[in-house]
Amino acid sequence: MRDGQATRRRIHDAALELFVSQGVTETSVRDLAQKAGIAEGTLYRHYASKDDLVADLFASNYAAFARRLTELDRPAQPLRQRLSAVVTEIFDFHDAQPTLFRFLLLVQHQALPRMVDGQDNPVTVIRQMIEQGRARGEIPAIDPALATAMVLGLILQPATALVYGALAAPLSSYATAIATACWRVLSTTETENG
Amino acid sequence: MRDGQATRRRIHDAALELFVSQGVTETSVRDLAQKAGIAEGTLYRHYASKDDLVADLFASNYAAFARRLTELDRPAQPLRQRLSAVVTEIFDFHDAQPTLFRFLLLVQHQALPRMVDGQDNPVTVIRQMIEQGRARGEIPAIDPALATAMVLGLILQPATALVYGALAAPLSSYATAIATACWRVLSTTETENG
Amino acid sequence: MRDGQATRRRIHDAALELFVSQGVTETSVRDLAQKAGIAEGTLYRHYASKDDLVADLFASNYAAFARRLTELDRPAQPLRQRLSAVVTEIFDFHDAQPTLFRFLLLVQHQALPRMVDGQDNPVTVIRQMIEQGRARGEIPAIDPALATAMVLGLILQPATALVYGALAAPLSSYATAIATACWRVLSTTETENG
Amino acid sequence: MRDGQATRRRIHDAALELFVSQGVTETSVRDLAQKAGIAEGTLYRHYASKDDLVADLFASNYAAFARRLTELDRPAQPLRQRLSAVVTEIFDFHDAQPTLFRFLLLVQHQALPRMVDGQDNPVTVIRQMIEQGRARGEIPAIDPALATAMVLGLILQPATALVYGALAAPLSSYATAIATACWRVLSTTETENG
DNA sequence: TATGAATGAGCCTTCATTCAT
DNA sequence: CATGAATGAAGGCTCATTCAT
Repeated sequence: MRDGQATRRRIHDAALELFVSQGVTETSVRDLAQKAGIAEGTLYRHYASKDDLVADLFASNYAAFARRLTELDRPAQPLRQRLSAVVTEIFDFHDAQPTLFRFLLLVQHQALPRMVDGQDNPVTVIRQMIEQGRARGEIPAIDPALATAMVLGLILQPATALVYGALAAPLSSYATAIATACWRVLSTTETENG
Repeated sequence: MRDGQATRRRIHDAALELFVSQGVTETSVRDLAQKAGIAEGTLYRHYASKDDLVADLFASNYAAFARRLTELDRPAQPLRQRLSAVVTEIFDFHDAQPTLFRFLLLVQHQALPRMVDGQDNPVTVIRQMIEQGRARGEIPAIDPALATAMVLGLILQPATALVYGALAAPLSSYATAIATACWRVLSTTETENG
Repeated sequence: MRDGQATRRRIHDAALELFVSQGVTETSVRDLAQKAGIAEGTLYRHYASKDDLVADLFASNYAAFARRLTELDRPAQPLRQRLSAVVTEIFDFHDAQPTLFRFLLLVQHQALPRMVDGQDNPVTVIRQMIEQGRARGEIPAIDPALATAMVLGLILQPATALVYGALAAPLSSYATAIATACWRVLSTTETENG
Repeated sequence: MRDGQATRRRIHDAALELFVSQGVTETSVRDLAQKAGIAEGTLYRHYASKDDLVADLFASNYAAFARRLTELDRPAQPLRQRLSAVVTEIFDFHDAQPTLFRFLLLVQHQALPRMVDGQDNPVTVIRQMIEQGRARGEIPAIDPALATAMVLGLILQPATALVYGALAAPLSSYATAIATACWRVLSTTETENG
């Protein structure tokens, strides 16, 4: 008998790897078992179903990541610093666990609607940060949803570019440039460019 | 007996709709046939396989879109205007054919590697635009790959936000704001913010 | 392409045969397909599931049999004749389609609760016959439920005995003896034997 | 560490309960272990296999019951009394251990063929009783196999009716009525009813 | 060209059984 | 003796694809 915890970790790792590289639906339980070095039936002693494996993988890691983001945030600081810290944290997370990062990105659209709409959501963290900055007058009036989307785009698209080889690793080497870009986008009203 | 061309169009439309709403793998040929109002076998009269349908759907539309982007671009104009035109064109395309737009976004990562790395690529169009602007001294020194990724993020993430209801349609109403943001990001070096 | 109706009949026949000889759960879809000379997937073009096959097999034949029993019954006749006719009909049915007969016997306990409690039920037919005979004073006072159970036992147990080789076929050769036994049981009160 | 004998009894009881309520094939070893409050592997410490459990459950109880029936029988008595005693014994057994009774009924068709065709068989006991009565001239000429089947039907069908709620418990309250019915069926030739 | 029944490989899952602890 | 994680064969079912009509 192998250590149960170790088996679970093997499944965890194999699943992230395969889900990211082939897609969730495209990865069969056979694939998973083979990669994890276990029998097919063994998976079901650790997860109720393949769907459950996906959901669990997402829920536990997504929430944990959001929590880290929240805990690290210092609301007392100026928005610019807070943005920098968030970008750095996200990029460090990416560089430390790129496969996990991509998995969360990959399944968030399918998995997110099923989760309770709680606080532990990275997107919400960013949006609230922006709204607070606006309330404090640190940035001019702006649609908070649009602002959030733009900041998110500035953060996530480089991560995607890295996957496809357009950008060189590590992602954290772009943190300063991107934090600056975020700040530029938020701190300037469009009208002043007319 | 239906007009062959019409049948093909029915398949085309049904496929986009289903692929976008359920995913490609998650959509069966049976689903496709039902939605298109044809028999399962009929699909194979028009496409060699389901994969071929996906590839054809992507290749024809992606290339056509890239071509429109290229043709519309006026290299003689200043970068800022060219960027605005591109953003407007992309957003207009999105608003005119949102399902097609989302399909291209959805499958580009799977389908792109299989295509010949030709010119007809929207991403390449944007990158070359940026490189030309840099060569002409319109913007400060910047990693063109990073710049491309950031501009892409500013354009695509709002489109995604709209899908999930975070942003109100039409996307084109955000064109000015986003074009401005792109320009801000490109026209400012990070060093000047130290 | 084989005639669809013929395929359905092949499945029907193979299913009865295997279900009766091995049991329903013990018969796999693979077994069914092999015996019917079709592919596994083909079964699902004719029945939604294995369960559906069982339910359909039961429902259609059980109701049809009950209807024949009902139609053949002549309420104007004396109970003794009616009983004889029922026994004869049941035994003729058994001899004509022994496998179907045994299948109905086999699954009735699982399948019956799921059916609407309508009129088309052989057991109900017999019970009502007995209750009418009692109401007309043809037989002495008796618990109708007990009487029905006893008559049923006299009819079905010989059928079972035949399956196990204890009794020689055809079952119809015992019709007179058993009809007589039914009548004896019904027409005599227990008190008169004290 | 539990007392081995007690564990065996727990398995025994859980198995009867589940086999009767869900069927043998439909009951998994996991179900068994859960209901018995033991680990799955523990079952194999007491029985070689699930099949062995079923066989053992049947063989020991079936033989024991047949033995009680045999021992209780008084061949010197008239058939009518002997029949009454058998019916009473069977019904008392049913009322005392209804689950066991139903289990024996349930699996007898599958289990019986595998047993050595010995003496310890309730059906054989009844048949020999009838054959002896006939040999002594207590009842008119009759096919002993048919007679056995009819008596069996009169006994078992009411038991079945009770399971499905058609008859009220206890079964022993019907013993006299059914013993009388058995006697009526055996003691009357069909010809006398012409 | 269009049809849809037929195919059989492959999917996810459950099962009886084994064995290291 | 008891445990329960691990096994892998087998189960029911779905799928993309073929082909006779």
